[in-house]
Amino acid sequence: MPELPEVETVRRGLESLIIGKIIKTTQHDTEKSFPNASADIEAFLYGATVIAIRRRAKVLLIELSTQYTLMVHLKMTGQMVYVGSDYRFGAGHPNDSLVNTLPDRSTRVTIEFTDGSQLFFNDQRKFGWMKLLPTIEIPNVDFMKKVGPEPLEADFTSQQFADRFTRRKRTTIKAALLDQSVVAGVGNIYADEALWGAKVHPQRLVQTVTDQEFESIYTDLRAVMTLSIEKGGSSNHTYVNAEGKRGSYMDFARVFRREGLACPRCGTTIEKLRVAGRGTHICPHCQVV
DNA sequence: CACTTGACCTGTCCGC
DNA sequence: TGCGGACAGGTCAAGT
Repeated sequence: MPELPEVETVRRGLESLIIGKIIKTTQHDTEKSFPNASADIEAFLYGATVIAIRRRAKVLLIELSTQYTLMVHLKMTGQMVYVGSDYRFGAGHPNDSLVNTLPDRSTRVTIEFTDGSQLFFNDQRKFGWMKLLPTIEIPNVDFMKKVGPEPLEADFTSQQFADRFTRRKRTTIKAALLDQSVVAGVGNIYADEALWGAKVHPQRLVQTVTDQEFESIYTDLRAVMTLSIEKGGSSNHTYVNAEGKRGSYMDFARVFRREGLACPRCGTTIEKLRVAGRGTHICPHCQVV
């Protein structure tokens, strides 16, 4: 699921919903979803107040008053869904069809606040995880050390963007875009969307991409991600925001999951292929190898 | 090192 | 209707 715009949408939702709340208890079903939860929970999670919600790449950081942080990766099918204290156990979620009852069989972690409201970490495929770490240790996590710059930062330039790709010269531009150490937060949806916008075929080798084309990819990537955040992200399958609501970016997608439909720029039928092991969508007229 | 592939999981959809 | 296989928004460990 969740690429930068979706995680950012969840972040904003949580920011308005749980800042200042105090964690009373948590439950988790599998060790995998909340590894090493053990001892630190009692001391640093229960009784902690939520003081900030941050995001780095596709990672959510729920910062607590105890100098600990809950680090969350939603991977493909993760959800962070909040319900208020008036939520009746087992009732349908008030907002959306993608969330039925809470908790459900995909619920991995339940966080209950002292006011009776609850936050559910759901993850159908169990790829995602939540970890409790000292806040000061977050920058030392392997992923955080290697992850590239945030593409939507105001001071991130087109030139800096292009320079990040020098480490991946001999691979395809799509594989390089998906590499989190190049640029943070890009996933399958926005890689395809940005490459269509820039008229660059995803199988083009990085070393053949021109400065002008890098600038186009940079511009379009920032544009589609910004638009997607405005639209609350993309809901293909399981993604919902912190209120259980879907995002509507898919209504605005130009190529992603639009195979068989007309290219909005030239009318040619959009095709689907595999690049970098991922389903990839292109306009065969606008994007040539 | 750079690069590719398979593994991690569950659910759904498609063709036989 | 049932069943097998491919596939799904991400990342990591192993392999070349």
